[in-house]
Amino acid sequence: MSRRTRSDKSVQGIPEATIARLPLYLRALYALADRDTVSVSSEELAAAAGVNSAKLRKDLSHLGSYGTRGVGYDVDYLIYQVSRELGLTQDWPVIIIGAGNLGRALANYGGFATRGFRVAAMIDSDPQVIGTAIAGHRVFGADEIERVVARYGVMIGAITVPAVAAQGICDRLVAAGVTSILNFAPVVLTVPEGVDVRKVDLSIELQILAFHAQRRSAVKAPVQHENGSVKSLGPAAIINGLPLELGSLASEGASADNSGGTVRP
Amino acid sequence: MSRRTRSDKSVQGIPEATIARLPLYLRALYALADRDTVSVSSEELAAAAGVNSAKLRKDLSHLGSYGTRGVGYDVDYLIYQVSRELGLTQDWPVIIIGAGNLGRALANYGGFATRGFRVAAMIDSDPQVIGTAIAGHRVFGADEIERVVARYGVMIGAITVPAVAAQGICDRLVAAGVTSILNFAPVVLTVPEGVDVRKVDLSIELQILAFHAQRRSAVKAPVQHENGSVKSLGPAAIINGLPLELGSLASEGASADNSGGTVRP
DNA sequence: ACGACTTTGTGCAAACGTTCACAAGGGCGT
DNA sequence: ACGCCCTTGTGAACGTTTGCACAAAGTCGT
Repeated sequence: MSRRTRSDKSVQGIPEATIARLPLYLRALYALADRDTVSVSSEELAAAAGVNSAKLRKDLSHLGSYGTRGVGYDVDYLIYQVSRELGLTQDWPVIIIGAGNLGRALANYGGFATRGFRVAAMIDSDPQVIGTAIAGHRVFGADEIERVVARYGVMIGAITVPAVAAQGICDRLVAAGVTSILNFAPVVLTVPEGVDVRKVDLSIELQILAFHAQRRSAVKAPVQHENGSVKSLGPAAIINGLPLELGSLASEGASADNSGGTVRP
Repeated sequence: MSRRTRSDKSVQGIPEATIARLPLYLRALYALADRDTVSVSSEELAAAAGVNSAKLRKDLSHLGSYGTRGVGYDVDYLIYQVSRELGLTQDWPVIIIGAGNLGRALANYGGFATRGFRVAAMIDSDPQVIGTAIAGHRVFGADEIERVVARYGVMIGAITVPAVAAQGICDRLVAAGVTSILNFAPVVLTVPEGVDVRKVDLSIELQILAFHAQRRSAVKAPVQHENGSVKSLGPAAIINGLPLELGSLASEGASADNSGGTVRP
C-alpha cells in the first residue's frame, strides 16, 4: 500500500497548514537522530514539535503511510520522506539582497545552509560593502543580480533591503527568473501570478504580542493561581501586577520622534 | 453610535486570524496618512493591504462600526481605533536578548520603535559587547536581565540567541515576569501557561518556499499562458520554463541520491 | 426634499483546519 | 501459532475562516 503512490493523495493535495508544519517535524526529527534515536511514536514526536499527536499523524498521513502500527516511525526514514516532500533532497541556491544586519544574520544563520539551502551570493548597493565577503560569501553590486541568478540557477531570493527599495528589487528578481521570494521588508509586494512570496515581519509579530499582552493586563489580575507551575517563577515575577507606567526610561529623547516623521494621531 | 461599546463584540471575541491582519491594515493606513489621504474605501484599503475587501470589512467590523456607508473610513480615526485595539496607544518596552546580527537588526529596525515599542535594553553574554551601545541602546550582561525587566516593567522579550541557549533565557525571562516572547531561535520553547510565545523562523519559511518551488518545477511547464501580465516580465524571465535542472550546480548526481544516506524505500 | 448612487456591515454557506475516538494492523511474549 | 497490547491511520464531528451577495444606511446632485 505504501508504494510511491504518486497518485493516491500526494497528487497535488497537501494542505498548506500541513506544509507549514513539516519543517517543524523535520527539525524535531533531526534532534532525535542526533541523539541516535531510531524510532519515535507520534506522541513523542508531537511533543518535541509542540503539536497535538492526532494532528501530527494526520499531517504525516498526507505524505503516505510511513509508520509502523504498534511501533512508531523510523526516524531516518521519516527524515528522508519529509525532506523529499519539502524538496530538500536537492540544493537550493539562494540570493540575498541587502547586506545589512538582517542580510548578515541570514547569511550567518547556521540552520540555513544546514540542509537544502546555500547562499549563491549577496547583493548590496553600498560601494563600501561590495567586494567584501560576509560569512564567506562575496558581496556583489545590484547590477549583478541578473547575472548571479542566471549563473547559479537561483530560484529563491531573500529581500532584506529598506522598505522603499523592496518592490524595485522584487521586480528585478522576478524579471531575472526568481519565482520564490522571502520578503523581510515591511511592505506588501506585488508580483505576477506564478511567483510565490512569503513575508517575515518583525513588527507584525510584536504587534500581535502587544495585543495579547494588553488583553492579559486588561483583564486585571484574574489571579492565575491554578497550576502549581507558578513556583517556577522567581520572586520578581510577582511584583508584576505591573504598577509601573513604564515612564522610567526617560532620559532618552529618542522615543518620541525619529526620522520617519510620519505620525498623526 | 460608535461610542466605545466595550460590550458589543469586543467583549473578548476577536478572531486570531483578524488580529494577525490588523497590523497589516495599520501599516497601509499609515502609508495613506503619509500621502494625506483623508478617507479610504474598504476596496482601496484592502488592495493596499493585499487582502480581499469583504475580509477587511468583516475584520474591521469586529472592532466596531467605524466606517461611513457610502463613503468609507476616515483614515486617522481608523488608525486610532486599530492602534487602540492592538494596544499600541501605550508604549511597550522590549528587551532584546542577544546582540548578534539578528538582535542588531531588530534594534535598528526602523518600524520597530515607530509606534508602540521601544527597546528598553539589549543583553549579551560577550564581554566585548557588554557596555557598548547598539543603535543607541546600552548592552548589558545576562545577569542584568532581572533588573532590567523589573526596572522598566518589560513585558515583551525578543530572543535572538543561539538555539541551545534559548530555553534557558526564556526561563529567566518568564521568571523575571515577562509574559510575551518573540523567539527567533529555531527551537520549540516550553513556557508555563499564561505566557505567550510567537516564533519567527527563517528556515521554516525557506523550506515552505522550497516546497512550492519544487512543486512548480515538478509540474513541468504547464505552460502558464493565461494572463497577459506576463508582459511585465523582463526578457530573462521567459527563459524560465526552467530548463535548468539546477544541475549547473552540478557535481551532484542530484536528483536520485544525496548524501543523507538515510534512504530506504 | 428626494431619489439615485455608493459603500458599509453582516447572514449564510462553503471551504478549510482541528480534534476525537476507534477500527485496522503489526509486533511480541508465551 | 495465537492472542494481547500498542500505535498508526482515518472517518466523523466540531470549530474557524473565507467569500458571496445583499439589505441597511449614508452622501450628493438636482
